[in-house]
Amino acid sequence: MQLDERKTKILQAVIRNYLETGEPVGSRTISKYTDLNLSSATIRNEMADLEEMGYILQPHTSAGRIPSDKGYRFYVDTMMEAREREVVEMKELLLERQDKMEQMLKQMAKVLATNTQYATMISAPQIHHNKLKFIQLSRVAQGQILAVVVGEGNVIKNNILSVTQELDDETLLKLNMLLNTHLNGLSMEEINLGMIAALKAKAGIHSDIVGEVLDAVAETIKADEDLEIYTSGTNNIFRYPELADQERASRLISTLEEKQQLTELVRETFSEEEGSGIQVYIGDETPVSGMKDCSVVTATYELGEGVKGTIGIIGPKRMDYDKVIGMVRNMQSQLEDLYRDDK
Amino acid sequence: MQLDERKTKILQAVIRNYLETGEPVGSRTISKYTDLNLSSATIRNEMADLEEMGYILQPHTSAGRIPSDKGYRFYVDTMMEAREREVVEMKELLLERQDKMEQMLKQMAKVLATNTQYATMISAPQIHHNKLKFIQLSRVAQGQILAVVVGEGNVIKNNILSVTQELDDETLLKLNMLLNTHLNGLSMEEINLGMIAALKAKAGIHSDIVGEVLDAVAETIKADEDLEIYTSGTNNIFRYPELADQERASRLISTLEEKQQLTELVRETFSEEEGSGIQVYIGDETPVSGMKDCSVVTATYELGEGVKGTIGIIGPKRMDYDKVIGMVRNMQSQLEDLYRDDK
DNA sequence: GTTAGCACTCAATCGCGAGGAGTGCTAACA
DNA sequence: TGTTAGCACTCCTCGCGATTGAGTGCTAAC
Repeated sequence: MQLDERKTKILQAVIRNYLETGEPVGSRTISKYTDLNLSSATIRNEMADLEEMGYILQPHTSAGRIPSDKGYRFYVDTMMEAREREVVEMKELLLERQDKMEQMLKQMAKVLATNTQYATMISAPQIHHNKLKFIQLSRVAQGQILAVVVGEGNVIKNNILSVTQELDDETLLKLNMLLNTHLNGLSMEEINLGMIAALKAKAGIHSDIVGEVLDAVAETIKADEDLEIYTSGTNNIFRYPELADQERASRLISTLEEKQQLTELVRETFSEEEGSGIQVYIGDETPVSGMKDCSVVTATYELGEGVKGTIGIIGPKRMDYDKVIGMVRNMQSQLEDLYRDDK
Repeated sequence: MQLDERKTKILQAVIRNYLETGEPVGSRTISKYTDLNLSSATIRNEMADLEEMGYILQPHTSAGRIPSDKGYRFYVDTMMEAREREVVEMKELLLERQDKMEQMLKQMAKVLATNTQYATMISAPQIHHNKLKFIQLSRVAQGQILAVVVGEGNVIKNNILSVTQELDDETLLKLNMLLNTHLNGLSMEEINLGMIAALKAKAGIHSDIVGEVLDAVAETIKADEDLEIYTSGTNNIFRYPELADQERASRLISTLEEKQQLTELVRETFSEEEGSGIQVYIGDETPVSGMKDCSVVTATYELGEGVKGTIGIIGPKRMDYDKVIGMVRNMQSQLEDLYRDDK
């Protein structure tokens, strides 16, 4: 059987209605709700077909129909077109941005959460494939060296390392020059063993310091592996009865708290290469088990090559996909514009 | 009426029993539970007294008694003695500590949460009254200067500032020396207008740069005003039915998510100067409205003068105060020891 | 092909009564 | 005078059956 135009309309009506109310929707409702001018009986026939085709389902025999995952998927696919709205408020909020990327991301998560009424997450740009821009060693105290590493996109990492051997200012200066001239513009992966050996050789008697510094650099980078993720609007899940029962809510909240699990989600979105960078996971499709009962909309934003992060919105399956996709796309371009202006 | 020894024993028995079960406790239970060898009738008389005195209350006429806030308060006060336990696991977890304060604090929050089964929060040390230890300016790109500010306790802050005027290496070096020689060891408050004017004068033609840098320093410090707070174990609240209903849970979770509100809690604990630095807020006593139905145990840890943070545990009123206070005290001394060793 | 009508299904809701935990009070006892 | 056994009473909890009502599938008529 094929989805003719009428079936499509009815399906959309069912889904849209369910999105609004969260209740199973019956044939009578559709009959009045749409402009099809069909009686409830006709709708019933069509709905029986749609159910057979797997787009909708009944929680129990004498209830209305609710969309199945397949139904949601259809809805999302047929609706994945551009949308421009709610730009204003965001622009405004972005104007009072801080230079601190972190603060800004937190604020973005919040804006998204209050606007969508869903839970949101946003990951800080990953430095992983990032290029080194600048390294600076300074002595802050006896035996303590401060190492500052700056990457493409001004991602800054600090590290304090203890050294056994005292360094005078001149040596420190030389080391700084050595490190910068040799490492600048390299990505983390390009700093391999041969490189390290060469550097150590050039450092002469301070080779062990170089070793320590490079370790610190590596550690600095690695510390970023379990990347920063900010969440907001967690409590929004209580707005949706189908997620708010104790068991589900508890699971979801701990999932959102465990950044480890969200990392999984971020990785997944990175791996899926697609035009717009927007992904929609419905129910079981999501890579994170704690979100089986939800839908997740993610977008990848890219600030420079290899420097990218993820925006995610987590809500009930009956989320307002249309709006959410619009918002997420918006946020994505905001972030990218912001970076370009900054540059 | 006075709390004689027998009443005290009965009150403690009631509270302890309620802590375990979460159910109102009746006279019969107490009669068997304690070693007082009194019949349930006698206990009933005593319980009636205790209720009249406000230590316990009945949810409804034919139910057992549960502790009132006053009852909890009494219990906590009579029990506020040292306790040493669960040191082992923490020690172990602390061994694999990172230099990154942030990572460590997050981990601590987690350890506390899994150990206590309550929600936990921990605030990063406040830099507010902190002394400057080191300032470093470096040029990272055309027109971009990286300012790194290190405070007592190795609290590091970065800031990238755009400058209109190009600086050569020598000038930068001079500026660095100037800033460090004049500002080191000063607290944020001590850098006043006169100071700034003097510095600008000495910087000569680069006075505007100095201005920008000091602005950046100020901003850097101010960004820390809404201080970092890490939470963990939020979903633990679902373990306690009296907190797990939708309304309460939602409120609590958003309170825990809104760091702003937790900041309030931190400030409160700072203002209450007390010997051990441990505070117990029961029910309405807490300064954060979202936690009216909970009890909150907080401890202040101090790493250096003016550099202090807060550990907090949020749970039901029937929390195991004994254990929690032990844990918190423990964590407090761990943190302080850790810092001393590090120094 | 569409629709009206009807019998049927089944979750949700309500009312009600039994059960039971716990109390307060009284009277008897040591 | 303090303690205790006994009893009537309260009131929450739980389970059960009846009721309700939304929604369906099917059939027959248009």
